[in-house]
Amino acid sequence: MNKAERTRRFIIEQSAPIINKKGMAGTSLSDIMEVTKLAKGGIYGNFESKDEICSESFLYLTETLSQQLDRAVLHGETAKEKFSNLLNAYKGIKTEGGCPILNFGVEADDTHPGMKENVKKVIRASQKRFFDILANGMANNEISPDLDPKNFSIKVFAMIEGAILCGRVLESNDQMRIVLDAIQHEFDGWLI
Amino acid sequence: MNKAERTRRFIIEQSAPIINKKGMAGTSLSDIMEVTKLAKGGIYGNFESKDEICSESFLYLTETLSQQLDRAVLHGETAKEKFSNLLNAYKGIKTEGGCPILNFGVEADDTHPGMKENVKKVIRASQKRFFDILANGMANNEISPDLDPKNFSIKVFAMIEGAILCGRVLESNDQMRIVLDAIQHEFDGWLI
DNA sequence: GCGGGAATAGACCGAATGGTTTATTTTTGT
DNA sequence: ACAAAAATAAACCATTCGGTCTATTCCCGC
Repeated sequence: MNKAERTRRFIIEQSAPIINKKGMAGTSLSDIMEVTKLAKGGIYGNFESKDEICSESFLYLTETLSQQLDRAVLHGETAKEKFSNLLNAYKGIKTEGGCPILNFGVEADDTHPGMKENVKKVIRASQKRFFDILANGMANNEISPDLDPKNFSIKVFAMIEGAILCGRVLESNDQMRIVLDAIQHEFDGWLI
Repeated sequence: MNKAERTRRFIIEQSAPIINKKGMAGTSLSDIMEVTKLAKGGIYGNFESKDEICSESFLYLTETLSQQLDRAVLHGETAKEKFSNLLNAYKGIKTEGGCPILNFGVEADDTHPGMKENVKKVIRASQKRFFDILANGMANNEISPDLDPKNFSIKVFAMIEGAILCGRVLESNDQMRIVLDAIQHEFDGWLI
């Protein structure tokens, strides 16, 4: 990793959390200059626009998160284990500023078509992570064939994102705990 | 309603949808001037800051929505009817720019403590709307006493908000339909 | 219909915005 | 060790930001 690549990465690592917190429109170049301790030239030598920094930040945040979640899944052997591990991983995650899917998705939906496509992919991938565990578990006769894995994945993902929103606004983890417990309970009901 | 009150209301009615779409930071005074066809003086003669316009817009949007939802509930006689009506109302709602709880909540959580308090109240009220139907239904022996109305309300609300997010980003109503059907089905299972 | 107060347009303000350029310093491959 | 290339700081740019102020216009009670 040469200097250029290292600096780019450094800028993203420093900027991503504040963009995630304050939003794309709410984060100014001077915010980024302050957090990186770099002058404007140092930033624009490595990125061609603030938009590019925002896109890269979103990618960085979601990749980091995906790795954590994927690792949790891999630690499980059976579908039951994988699903529980994934749920626990969601509980454990503490990204500064909350879920980037939520933050960037809400800001992008009406105004940033390119970013919206990025978020779209990450939502699909997140739902697929649940779906794959369920479909696999059904193929292995761990899970009842009566479960609709697609609909269940969608429900679970929606509930988690909604719980993240409520948790952030209400400043409490109670709602997330309640929601994750309910999901776990419903999942257990489908086990054979 | 005198001229001043009418103009204030007019400004809010026109501004609220674009603030809901583009966000508070993303909406500029010139956006508001353009949509109201008013000059800067005309706006600042009626509001003392952009922040005040944002707050009033949020209140206006959520009050409008609340009225729709409350009306749907009132049209039902039994808990079953009320709950179904409420769910259908959520399906029918087509606020320009999506759910203001989601939009303002996500933007406010790290940066606008006052607005966060507003959103907090609206979330609590939204969950209470579900809770009251359920608690009442249980008191009337329409719903099984084994249901936990608080947890169920929280789950339902989280699922709906998550589905709104997914629907907006994925540009499809499928996820909302799936989620609402699942909620309805689960609710039916608790009926006596 | 007229007089007075409220409401509005638009010029104006300083600060901050995203972005460019240039001169200087650091890295890098040899 | 050195020259070329890359990376950086900082001055600079036009534009836009939220907000103020004053002169005019509009509306309403009489």
